[in-house]
Amino acid sequence: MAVTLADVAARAGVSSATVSRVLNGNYPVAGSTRDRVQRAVEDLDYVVNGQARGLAAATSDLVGVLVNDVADPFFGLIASAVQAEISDASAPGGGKLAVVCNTGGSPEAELTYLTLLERQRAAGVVITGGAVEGAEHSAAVAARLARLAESGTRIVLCGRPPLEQPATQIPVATVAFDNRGGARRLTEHLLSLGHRRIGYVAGPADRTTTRHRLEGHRAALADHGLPATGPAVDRLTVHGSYDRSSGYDAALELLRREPTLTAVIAANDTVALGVCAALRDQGLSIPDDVSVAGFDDLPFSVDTAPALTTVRIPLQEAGARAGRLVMGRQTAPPGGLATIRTELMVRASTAPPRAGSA
Amino acid sequence: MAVTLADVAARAGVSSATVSRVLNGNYPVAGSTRDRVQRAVEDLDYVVNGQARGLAAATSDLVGVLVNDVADPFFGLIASAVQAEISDASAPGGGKLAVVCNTGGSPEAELTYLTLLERQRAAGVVITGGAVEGAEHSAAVAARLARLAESGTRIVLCGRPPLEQPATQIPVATVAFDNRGGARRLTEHLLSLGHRRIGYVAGPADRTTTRHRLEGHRAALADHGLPATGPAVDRLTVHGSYDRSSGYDAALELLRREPTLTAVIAANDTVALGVCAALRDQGLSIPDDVSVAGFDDLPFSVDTAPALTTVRIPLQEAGARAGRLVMGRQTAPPGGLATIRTELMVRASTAPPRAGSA
DNA sequence: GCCAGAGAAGAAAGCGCTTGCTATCGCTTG
DNA sequence: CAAGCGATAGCAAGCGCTTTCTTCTCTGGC
Repeated sequence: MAVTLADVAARAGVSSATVSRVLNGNYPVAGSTRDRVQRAVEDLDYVVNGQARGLAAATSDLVGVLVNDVADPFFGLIASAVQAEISDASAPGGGKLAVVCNTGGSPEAELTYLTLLERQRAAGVVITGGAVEGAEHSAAVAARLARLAESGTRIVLCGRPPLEQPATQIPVATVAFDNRGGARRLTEHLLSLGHRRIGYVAGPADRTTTRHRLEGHRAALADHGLPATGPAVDRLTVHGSYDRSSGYDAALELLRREPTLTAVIAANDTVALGVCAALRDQGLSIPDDVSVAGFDDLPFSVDTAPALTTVRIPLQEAGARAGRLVMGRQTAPPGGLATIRTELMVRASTAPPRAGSA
Repeated sequence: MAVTLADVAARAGVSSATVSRVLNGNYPVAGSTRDRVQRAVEDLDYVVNGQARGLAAATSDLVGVLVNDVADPFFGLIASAVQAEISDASAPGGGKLAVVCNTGGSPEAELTYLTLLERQRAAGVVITGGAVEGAEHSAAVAARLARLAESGTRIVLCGRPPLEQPATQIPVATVAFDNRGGARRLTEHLLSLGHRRIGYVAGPADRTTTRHRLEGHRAALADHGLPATGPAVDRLTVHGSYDRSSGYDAALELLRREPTLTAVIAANDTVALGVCAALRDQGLSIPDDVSVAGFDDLPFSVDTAPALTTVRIPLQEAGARAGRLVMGRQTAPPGGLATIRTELMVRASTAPPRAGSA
């Protein structure tokens, strides 16, 4: 059987209450006693029982991190930063463990995990990635979050828009990305290069992230006096999931619909990779025949050939901030919303369209 | 205050023992009673307290996953697969939570996390990535693992060599990668293309993975009657960390030492990316001037230009297997060691050396 | 020289759940 | 008809820790 507090107490010749106090350092204990207890702890290789402690003190060492997929560097980077922040034992309340939950973007999985985390009485929850749009789901999530918040779990949204109005009673801090602004600047970049027929490979249709990026794109089009709605622009928009093959397929589809397009914007860098592969397979050269741009600026984007023009989101920074917020180590800005700026990274995959094709 | 078992019991008009039994389904309960209890649970939105349950039943819903860095797709992919496997609620014992711990490759962090996991009485621990070589550290890890194993925590090593002899008493399942064989086949590939001056950018010097890959490489050299030890081959070997910039620097260093080299093997795909960038910056073309090969076959490797020749490790598969093992859903092979084969993926980044340079 | 009070340690009551054991009830058996 | 038994449900003892309330022991002040 494992060594218990009582064992340590017996060996040190004190009561278990005293051992507990030495361990937690939240109550005066005479120096000599403390030393004796500490020696006993070491001799016995004692490790506290986190469950028992949690039960008695109504605390927890767990912080949940909900992501669509840890294998995707986008989420991996955020998760990594959150993890680094909360596990830092030298910081107040530090030494927490990150429970990474892959939701796969499924609303049901999201709810299931929130329940599991509630069950563990998690100290905090960081929810990353765009939300699925839909009143029922939003309400269900809000309800769960309300329960969690009420039981003292700190909640942070990272890269997801804040909760909607009725739910705003819930104390939730949000670290949002400026997807709209980023997309807008990206499209402006292409427009200013002279592109007019720009394909857009969007993400899954029901995601907030997808919508925001698309809105930014269309806002830029409108600014330039181009049609931003209607069949003409719908024709140049294809939805898909956030993976490479989806980008590949979408590029072929766009090419079928509009063989003369001169640029393609992808939902994210991974999708852009697929787009590039498809274009190359069609004998088109990037950026001479078609410019391609991504989103996120994942680490590999600088190493593709040509290097990918994209919109940088400081994921690391955002994750670290979310981590600090969930630890209560930093207070949320007024309104609870911090928007992280995005930055256009112009690289070699975009260039002016061929003279003849404008 | 949160709803407790007693609240549910009161509402259903039964004792809390009965509620517990309904919830766990491990004891006969009359149908009518069960229904009544279930209704009460729903009415009250009851969620069990995992800590209390864990304490009373001496169980846990947590499985630790130690990785060097979740942000690295290599680990992200493994973690993702493990997570998927253990959280599957439909499988026996399923619905566990993955606690992802970033060790950053530091032995101390590794030990710290193992203690934290012991504290939580984790149901299992999956340790991924190569181990740091060194008797003291190995012993310390073995000691911790012994304690964990003794307290019923299932332990699985994934992509890490099995524990050494004295420690083999500890019941540990290992899912190892055939790094040696993979490296050997990769080098053979280059040799058979006609390369003779092959640079090798190795990983951190004290890692088992680094050593095994290097051994495979040198075994292939020896097979072809080339020197496999000594200053000549040491000159063509540079150590670095597992990141892109390290590959970049190493490539420059190799070029300085041996300007006429015709091929470079990198510690992994990420490093290979850096190598490619450095070569390109030096005005060298891949594979015409220099062939480059990586290791791991991460998803992006197929999208670099030229596509990277590399050694595929089925990380997903390995992670899933580790997940099943740690859940006790699959029994370890005799000897506790399963070796995952690696596969040479020949792509466009390797080609015969230029006629003149052989 | 005595009492108040600070300081340190202990006793014990939970925290919310599981589970071995006991109690009850309605039947089947000999 | 009594004993026996299977099927349910409840009692209560923990699981290992925290924390409130007490107790005990010195000091210092007058």
